[in-house]
Amino acid sequence: MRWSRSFIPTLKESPAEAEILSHKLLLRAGVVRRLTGGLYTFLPLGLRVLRKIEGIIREEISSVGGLEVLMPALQPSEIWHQSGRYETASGVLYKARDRSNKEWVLSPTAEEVITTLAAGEISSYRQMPLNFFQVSVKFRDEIRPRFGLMRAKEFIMKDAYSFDCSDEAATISYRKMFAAYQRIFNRCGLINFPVEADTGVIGGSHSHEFMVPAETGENDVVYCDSGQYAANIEKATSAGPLEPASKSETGDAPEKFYTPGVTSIEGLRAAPFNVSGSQQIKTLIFMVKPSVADATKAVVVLLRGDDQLNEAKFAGLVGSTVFRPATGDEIFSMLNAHPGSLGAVTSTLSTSSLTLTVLADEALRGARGMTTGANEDGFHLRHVNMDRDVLVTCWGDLRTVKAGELCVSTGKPLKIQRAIEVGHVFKLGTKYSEKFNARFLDAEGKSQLCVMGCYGIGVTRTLQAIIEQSNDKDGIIWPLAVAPYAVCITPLSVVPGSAVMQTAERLYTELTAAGVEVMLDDRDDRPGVKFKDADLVGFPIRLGIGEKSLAKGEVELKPRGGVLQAVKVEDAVKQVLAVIAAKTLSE
RNA sequence: CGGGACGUAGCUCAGCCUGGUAGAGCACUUGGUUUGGGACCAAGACGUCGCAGGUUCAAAUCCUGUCGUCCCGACCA
Repeated sequence: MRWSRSFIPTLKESPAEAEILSHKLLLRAGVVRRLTGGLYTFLPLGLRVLRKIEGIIREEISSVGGLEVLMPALQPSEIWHQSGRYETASGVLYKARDRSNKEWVLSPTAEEVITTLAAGEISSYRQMPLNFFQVSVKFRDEIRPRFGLMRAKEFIMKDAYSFDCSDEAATISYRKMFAAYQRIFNRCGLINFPVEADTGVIGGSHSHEFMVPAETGENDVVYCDSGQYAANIEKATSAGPLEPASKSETGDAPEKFYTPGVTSIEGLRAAPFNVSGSQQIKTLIFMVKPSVADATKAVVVLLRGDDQLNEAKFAGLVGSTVFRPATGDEIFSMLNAHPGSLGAVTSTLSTSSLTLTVLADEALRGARGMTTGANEDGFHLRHVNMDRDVLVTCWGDLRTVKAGELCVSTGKPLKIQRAIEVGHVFKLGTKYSEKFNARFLDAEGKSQLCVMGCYGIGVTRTLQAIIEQSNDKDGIIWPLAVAPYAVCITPLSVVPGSAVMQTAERLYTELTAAGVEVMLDDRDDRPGVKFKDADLVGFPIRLGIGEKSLAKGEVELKPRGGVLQAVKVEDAVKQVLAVIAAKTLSE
């Protein structure tokens, strides 16, 4: 490709719409342009990179038996009602009506469609294992699209679905996909690692997310340096708080004391009270809708004062993602006190509030000598013993792990790292097979449910994650495997027929013939402009051709981010191929 | 959905407080000089100042509403 014939609108300055580096580089390097918030046009360079990533995905998923299909993005809302996700996923669903007022859904993912297909087509255990995948546009009504392609309303996703005749077989499918994912992200040149992920209300047995460490990521990952443990913070557990629960036993009954205006953990920690966070019980009230049919009910959550609620764990424990903090009015009508003065000590509860569901975090188990709200504004209680004074409906892990806490398996301190989620593998079980009656006859002639897995990769997000991880002050540094072109030939003068241009043309022809993708910068611009653009766009290799070096029979070979090296003209193709071979190995 | 900021040329922004003929840099067009890391000179083209009301002799500027964008939070199979 000749630069003058392509369309690469580079920018010197970053548009104001971009906040993070990778987003700025996407725009400055002419990879994408925004149509509106969360919607982007891929320009020629961007599309080439996208196709490279898709190609890697296709190869690796196919190599573990994946069969590519293409499903409709426009889906009848009935199947979403059938799966129950019309309700549970309604927040992210784009819905539309046609001329006869029938409702449609723009697909954020395709479990409903693929399971409908499987229910109709799979009838025997002999047909499995089966693994279907597609690479297609997905839609999500994001509350707040941001960071360019990272969180968009419309994006490209590879989604795959496996069907097996037993749980054991499904685990094998899962492991194959897990391994394929590792190869995919490694080939994309990404530093990445799998972490245990929250299975949420689906409650599947296995789920891993593939994470790319980056400060601009939207996930927190908890990990142990030993490499033996890594989990999304929504799922992560530890050996517990570093400071153990207070067990100081005075034998005293709970005692009310005056705390005017104190409505926070901090307030009690300060003088004159001096109650440490670990000696306090934090009381939160949530309004939970357990399922579509059920009424909303209040749930009390108890945590240690120095802990934060982990909402994903809470959702798992109550079995619903439909919940919200109770309002001040709702709380007052239940407990006769306002947030900041709440507690679950039985003696402070009215008859009606005694029936409230109380969930308590394990870190509070056996805690004594605690302080909590008295359900009376301006008062707290001290000498509270959990086992004696609080009626707990259910104990569970509800706290968010903090950096420095000890790893359950190794005993070493855990660390926390921000990361971008680029892939997710999920053992689904029979959730969808049940809803869509996807059954088969086993070897004994018995009807069984297909055991499913689902597997996603955010292709467009992966593209941006690569930029986020691979750049310098001059621009993008594309890993060879995904680069729009491997080589950029930069003749310093473009006078037709000149030795410089003739050499450039010859090398272009020879490299292309050797199977190398080449961009020839034939623009009549000053060298500085062309160097800056080549660096910004991020071609892995630049071949500079100028009069001075050509007089010595040389051209300049410069790997992006590497050292410039003079090579003989006649060796140039061979040298470029050698650099490509070396890069292919090291990436 | 709550809080905050911002909408002026393709891009980055000034002008607004204190109302009075629409600005700069970059990019673009033409000519010339340049030519090894985002050149220089000259000439030129490019705007319903987000939109709609209102106040006023007069609104980019003041007021109200509205739409959009960005940030923080909430939310997020």
